[in-house]
Amino acid sequence: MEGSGRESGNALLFLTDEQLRKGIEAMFFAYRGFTADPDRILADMAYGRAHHRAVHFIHRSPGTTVNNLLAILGVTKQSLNRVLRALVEDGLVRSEVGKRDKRERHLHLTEAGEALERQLSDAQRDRMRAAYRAAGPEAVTGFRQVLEAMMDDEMRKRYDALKDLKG
Amino acid sequence: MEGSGRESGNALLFLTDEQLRKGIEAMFFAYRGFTADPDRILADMAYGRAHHRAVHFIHRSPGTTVNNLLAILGVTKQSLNRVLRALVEDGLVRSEVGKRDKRERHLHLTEAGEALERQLSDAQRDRMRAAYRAAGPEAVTGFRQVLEAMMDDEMRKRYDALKDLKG
DNA sequence: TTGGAATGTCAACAAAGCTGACGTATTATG
DNA sequence: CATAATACGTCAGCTTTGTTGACATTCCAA
Repeated sequence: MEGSGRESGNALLFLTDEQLRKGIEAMFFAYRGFTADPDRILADMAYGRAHHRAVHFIHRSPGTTVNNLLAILGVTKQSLNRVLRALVEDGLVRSEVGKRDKRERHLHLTEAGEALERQLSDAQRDRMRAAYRAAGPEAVTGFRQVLEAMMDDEMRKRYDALKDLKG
Repeated sequence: MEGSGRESGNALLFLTDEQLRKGIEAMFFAYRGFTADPDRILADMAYGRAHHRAVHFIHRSPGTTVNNLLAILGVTKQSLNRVLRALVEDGLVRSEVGKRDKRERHLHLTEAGEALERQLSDAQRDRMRAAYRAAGPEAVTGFRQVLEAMMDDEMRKRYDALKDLKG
């Protein structure tokens, strides 16, 4: 932008409003791409993005409780319950009463659930892989740094907690 | 997965399924942060994220037509119309008949509309700025590269078209 | 034994997307 | 000039995914 003249010559050119706006728009358009492939797959079934998220995080943390999942997804239990009920009824998710605390329900994917998870995350990973490959390893590091800095503290906690599981 | 050993030792460590999964989760949690501040502001009004997007892109491309906005946002005209009608009724957006082609409506923000846009994008930019500052200029370059590589071709066209306006 | 936590469920509602159908200007085209 | 296509608006109805509020059940722990 010609308006970069306002900041040109100093080392903070990447913090101009123009640069920030571009980042905002990049985020908007990229997120659409990010969800596009799973959305296409899910459209054929009776499922939506909410089911994808549940399946993803149950796969990620097998045996997680409903409450834990609630916190990660940031929705109400009523909203999640509707999704989980459908997944359990359709035999994609297994909900078993906790052994130590029988009030808790521990969630696992069934074989069918794992198959759906694989189908969805394969599609999403393919795009991510292509983007990573196109941008290169240094760009990927930067990408992750900015995203992590963009999270709320609460979300970063969830994100880090997940990272510690297997990462 | 412990299987990161599968790729360890070569230069493509950033393309392991683990790395990709982390990227996917980072994207998920970061997008929540990305929208959190405007959402909080909008919650007090009778508006939602859809109104924010409309206001953003009208501000970005003053005089844009309904059809153009439709293509950028990727929603149906019925869906956008509901949003635009509210914004026009509330005096935030001005819709004027085209001079060359009288079928078209050219959209502009009113003073009040600009004020709202500023309020929303200030909040969003503050977070983006903090993230950029924390991550540094090189990370920002990588961030943008990965995001752009993640877009659909169609979206990248829209994104680039916007970039050309003032960029 | 009693209070609170975890869970499930019912009802009602809202935001924001969708399809399909139709109307009305206006412009483009054969 | 007649007709087709375009741009826009609108009505009706539906879906997904979120929200509150209320209430029941189960069960751990003090």
